[in-house]
Amino acid sequence: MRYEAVTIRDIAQALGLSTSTVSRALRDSHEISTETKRRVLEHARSIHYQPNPIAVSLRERKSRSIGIIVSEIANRFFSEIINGVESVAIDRGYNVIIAQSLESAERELRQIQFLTSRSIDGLLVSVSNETEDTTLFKELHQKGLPIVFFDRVVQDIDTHKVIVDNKLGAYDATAHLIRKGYRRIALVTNVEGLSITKEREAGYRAAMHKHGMLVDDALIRHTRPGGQAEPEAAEIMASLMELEDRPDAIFATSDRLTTGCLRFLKKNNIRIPDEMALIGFSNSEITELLDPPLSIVRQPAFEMGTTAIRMLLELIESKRPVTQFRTQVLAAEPVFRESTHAKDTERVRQR
Amino acid sequence: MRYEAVTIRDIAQALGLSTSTVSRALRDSHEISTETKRRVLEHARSIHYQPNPIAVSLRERKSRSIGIIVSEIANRFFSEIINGVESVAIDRGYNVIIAQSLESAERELRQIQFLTSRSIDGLLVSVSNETEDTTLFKELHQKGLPIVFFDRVVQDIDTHKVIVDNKLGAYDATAHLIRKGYRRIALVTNVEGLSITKEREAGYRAAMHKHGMLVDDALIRHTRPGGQAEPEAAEIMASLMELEDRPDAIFATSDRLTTGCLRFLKKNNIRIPDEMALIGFSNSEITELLDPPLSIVRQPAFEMGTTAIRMLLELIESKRPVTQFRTQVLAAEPVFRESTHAKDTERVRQR
DNA sequence: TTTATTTACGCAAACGTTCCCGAATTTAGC
DNA sequence: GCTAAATTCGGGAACGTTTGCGTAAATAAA
Repeated sequence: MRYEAVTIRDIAQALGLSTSTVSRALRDSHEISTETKRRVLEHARSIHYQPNPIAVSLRERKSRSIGIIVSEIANRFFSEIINGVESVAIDRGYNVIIAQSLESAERELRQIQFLTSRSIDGLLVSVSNETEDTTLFKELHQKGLPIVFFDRVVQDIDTHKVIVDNKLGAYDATAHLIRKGYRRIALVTNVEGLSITKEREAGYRAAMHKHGMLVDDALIRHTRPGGQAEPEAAEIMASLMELEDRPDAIFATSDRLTTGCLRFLKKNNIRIPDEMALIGFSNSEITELLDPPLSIVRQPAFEMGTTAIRMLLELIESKRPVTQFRTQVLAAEPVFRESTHAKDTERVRQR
Repeated sequence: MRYEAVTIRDIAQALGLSTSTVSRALRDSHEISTETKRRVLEHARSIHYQPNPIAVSLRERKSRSIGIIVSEIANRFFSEIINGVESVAIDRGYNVIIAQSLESAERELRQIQFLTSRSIDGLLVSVSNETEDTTLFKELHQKGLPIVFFDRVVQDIDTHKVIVDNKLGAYDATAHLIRKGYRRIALVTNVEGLSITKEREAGYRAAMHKHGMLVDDALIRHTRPGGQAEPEAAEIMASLMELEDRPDAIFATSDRLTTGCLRFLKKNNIRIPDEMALIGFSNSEITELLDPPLSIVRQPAFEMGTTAIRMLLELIESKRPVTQFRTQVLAAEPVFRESTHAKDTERVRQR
């Protein structure tokens, strides 16, 4: 802060010491007598001395700030993650600079460049659904910038990663639908290239196979790169409804897609779950208050944030270059509610 | 970034110039010949020169980063605000450091201290519902730190502020309930000391008076400082239900309170709006999908963020001390849906 | 031609720290 | 008693910029 005048030199002059002595005293160096330490500490406190972090950063060549880029802040899943990140960062004396890509590869690039130009010590990233070119990340990683990926990871960069068990989460959701009597289960999912998409689709397929059902590719729909999830979900739903052999259940694989599907169904007066069941990935805190209460698979977002930042700090504060990387997998938690209640026919059978 | 070695001196040496010349060339000073400027720019680009923002900050005595503190990031209202803030900040070359108070005065203090110790150029603040002591803000303000308050402002600090027209928003909501035939309207509102609380309560009272209704103070309930909104809303609701003369409508004045009330009503199978109407401040994007679709008053959060940061940058970048401050008032937008449909008796009358 | 002015650049200090060296003083070893 | 080692401190460079001031060369004015 520019109004803050008091420096280490002020202390030195006041006490008739040199700046180096004061600096050492403040840092509790062993080569300063306890007496001078006491005097320095006391005087520092009395004049409200605050070390200038910028000077320290320049000298130490690290900024004690990390960057995080997500697709969108105003999304409960990501804001919970940020929440987690921020909670441990502040305790460790780091501040976090947040950026959002808004699902635009170009904007992502600009934001990353901005972040790196601001001398961050490390980077937390969940890629946009539009990014195909990951060379920038690779370059940064090679140059030695600590990076950890979370949620949407890029496969071929070897660094720490933290994800949820997307395959299992998707498996659980799909298997649940099957158990409840649904047979034509549509998968409304993210952009094809995304890691989470592949994993969730794999879970869906595994559940179908496991239960002896064959997968109709006409029921698997991806959104377009860079697109807005909500309108795309509506588009997809509309086209699914035009199918001769309509699906009887929808499994949506993201927050926005889930609400997009729900919005479509309600707008078109399609009864849930009688005409169409619905389950989706979501971290909204009010899914149980929806009409009908929505079955979801919830991701441990806060925990994802804390583990991601811990991994990053581990990288940053390691004395020697880290070469052993790990991928931490968190469990997703399915919550079943009315939107996937047993099918009529099934309900009878289950009595 | 510590792996980034290329400095202004590298350019100077490569071209046989002094660092001052290079610096001036890069900043397009008039006292450098166009020829050397061209050479410098070209070479700088070729070796991917990136100015070190920390060195610049140290020299210029400003960090080009601003702090923002809100009660909670994972709250749509605030995340939209941050969204707005961040969108203009990045364009102006600033980065924003986010902190959350979690409605704790003590945590707020710590976070502010952390932010200011990180050499921020300015501060955006919406106070926690627990803060009574505002001396820290006053001190910072007096020392010359540019501050702008938004949403929850502190009245007796003279600086830029941006708020929504809380009184009118609350007036509209209350008047709407009255028009729809509700007579015993309870106000479930925030902590008493908060600016937004006072304003919203004033709007409620104004609407009641305007329509010739008298205000029953038993129906006006405040949450406790530092408390969790959701459980408190449930508590309040429970006590309201025990009243002999129950309310027939609820007006909740925050996101969390609104969903808290809704959750309570649903859990206790109280039909909305027949037994109890509900309207509340909310920025959730899925209130129309709730059961029943919820009447809300929505705040222009994104816009609030952009105007707040613009005001702050105005303060920061002003050459001379600003002494004329203004309070910008944005309009809240009421959206009426089924949760406040006309009362049975009224429905008949309205035919 | 001489003097004044402009142009184009370099030197060096400064921003607030940290830390490598060296040095003075005290303590320990014998 | 003297030397060796420890203790305690200061000088000053460095981190990467920006900028006030000085100055040589080029140009304009006389």
